[in-house]
Amino acid sequence: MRQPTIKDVAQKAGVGIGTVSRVLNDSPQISEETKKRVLSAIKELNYVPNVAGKRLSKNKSNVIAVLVPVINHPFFSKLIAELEIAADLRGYSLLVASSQHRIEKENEILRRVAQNEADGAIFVTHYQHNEEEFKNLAVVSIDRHLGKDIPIVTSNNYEASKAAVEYLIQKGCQRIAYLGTKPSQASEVSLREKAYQDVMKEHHLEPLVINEDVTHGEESSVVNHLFERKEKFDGIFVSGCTLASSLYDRIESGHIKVPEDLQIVSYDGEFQNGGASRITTLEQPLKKMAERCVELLIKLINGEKDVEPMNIFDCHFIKGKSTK
Amino acid sequence: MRQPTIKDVAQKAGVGIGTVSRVLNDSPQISEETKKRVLSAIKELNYVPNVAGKRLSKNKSNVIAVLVPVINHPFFSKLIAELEIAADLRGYSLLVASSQHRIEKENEILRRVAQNEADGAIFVTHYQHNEEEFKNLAVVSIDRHLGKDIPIVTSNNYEASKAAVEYLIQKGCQRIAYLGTKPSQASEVSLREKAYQDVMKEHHLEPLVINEDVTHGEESSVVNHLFERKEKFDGIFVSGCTLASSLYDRIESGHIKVPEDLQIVSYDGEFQNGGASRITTLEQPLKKMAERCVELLIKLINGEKDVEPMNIFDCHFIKGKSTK
DNA sequence: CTGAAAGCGCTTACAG
DNA sequence: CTGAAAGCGCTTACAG
Repeated sequence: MRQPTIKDVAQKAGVGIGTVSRVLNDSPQISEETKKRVLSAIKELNYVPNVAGKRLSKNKSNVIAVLVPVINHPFFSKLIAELEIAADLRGYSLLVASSQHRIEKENEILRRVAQNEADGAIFVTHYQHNEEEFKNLAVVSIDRHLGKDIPIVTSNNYEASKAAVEYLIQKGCQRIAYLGTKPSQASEVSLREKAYQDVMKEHHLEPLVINEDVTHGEESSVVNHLFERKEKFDGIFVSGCTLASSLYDRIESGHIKVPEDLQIVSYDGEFQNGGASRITTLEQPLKKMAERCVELLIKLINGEKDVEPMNIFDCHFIKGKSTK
Repeated sequence: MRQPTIKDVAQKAGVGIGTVSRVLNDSPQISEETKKRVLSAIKELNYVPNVAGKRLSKNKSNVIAVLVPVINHPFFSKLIAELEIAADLRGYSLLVASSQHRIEKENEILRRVAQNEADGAIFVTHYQHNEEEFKNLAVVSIDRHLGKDIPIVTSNNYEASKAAVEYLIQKGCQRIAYLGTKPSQASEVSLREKAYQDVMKEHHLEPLVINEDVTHGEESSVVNHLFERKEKFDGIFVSGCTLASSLYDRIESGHIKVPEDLQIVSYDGEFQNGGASRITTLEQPLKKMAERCVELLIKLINGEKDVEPMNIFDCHFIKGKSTK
């Protein structure tokens, strides 16, 4: 037995399908009397409206696509979680896709948006895209500059990083390393190293930078490269939570004492166990950032004009056990 | 300027819309000649087919909905990641929703599936649902018994747990505690405690069980309850990765030595940093499980009959540093 | 307040 | 091999 449609309801209630539609959508001009009849027909038939019809006629899916490099990553999964909550509050569902570091997959997601599978997309990408590809599409980007008309949501990478490195200096560090996974030039994330360099120069300290382009999941190799250098350091500014955990695990199994011999501050700390128990952290306000993403995207979808192109959120400094 | 539709393409190519549709779908009976004309019209107009039309006419969305209690959780996000990959390989997109421990939200997801927003759903739920609600819906469940016609994908909870507890005994533990977040009766996960109880009885050992119903994110309270008991124990069998990390953090900041004074085995270890660096773990083969979920669901969607109702996957035992 | 009808963008027998 | 037409399940002016 096939599912009942709006026609079946109309027939059973003895009204036109337009009337059923109006009841379904809480249209105000409907008499109590007919409304009641329609509702009871709906209940009797166990009718649920089919979204496919609605989407086609309204040319709107109420779906937001989210693209991340990988889903199984503390930062991205937290981001997705917050996006889902924010989207849900505004009546949108979340389509989640991972590029797995393949640009073709990213382009496929774009095509899906163009095909109206989603009304818009939130992008976390490491790749350079042709600006043309975003033509007429509603897209919000996290951290990365994708094109003139694509708003960015990010954190105060430069200021927060600067404060972090200065904090390490203030706590007595003389030899501070920078440990990062190299973002593209066009990413706001690259300001983290810039801030580090600037502070080091200002204090006449020699920089020691390990900033490599690695795939998510391979962070430990970056950590290894730092230690293979055999250089001395008493402080590390780390960019990214997985890199930080990886670093911490490495240290834990060694003979280095934290924070006595080595102090660490990390951009994005540990997301597990409710916060930065171990590592001193610059925490991005992900909930607010996610809400802003959704808010901006919906504005774009609705064709609004006053969409703020640059949205910078301040990190919270959270003292952990990795600094004195 | 509105997006071009199949009509525009047909007109430009001088053919009927049916022909365009056939070209789009690689229908075999199309002459090379017209195919070429249509393709060039498509390119010229920069046409992308609108999925809404296709979905309505085919009554199929090629979307799989995934429901988890929370997204931002190592186990669930890893699961989602694997589901997305498996679904993508088979031409399905993933709609992700979190119940946030609210049964109303779970029911809303069900309604969405009923509305054909998705062709089917993969459920990870802690709640009891009315079997009626799943009537005619394609649903696959992880761990939990949701109804007679709903296949389950799970791991060998009983056997793996039994082996883990016996392992602790073999390694010299005398006083072994069970630490868990209480699942419902209908979940396969409850077999973990059962296995523990059985082994303890067999070895004439006194059980010590802390198995509480907590929200994800609140696992540390369960850990606290164990320590508040002030009882002695030299071994713990933990059920669940967040509980394990929470336990481990607690221990790390104390004076207990692992594995010298206390040995730990955990069902689901750490998902970060590529595996169980710290804790000895029973690891569920999530990739295979996710693939099976998708495979079963697609069978259900296609109305196939030979759908295996119970799918049990063996855990891998991974020795970490938390046992001797 | 309500019904009949056109339309959203596709697919797919049907006929040729 | 291909076109005209009906149909998928909704929404929404339009007319009354």
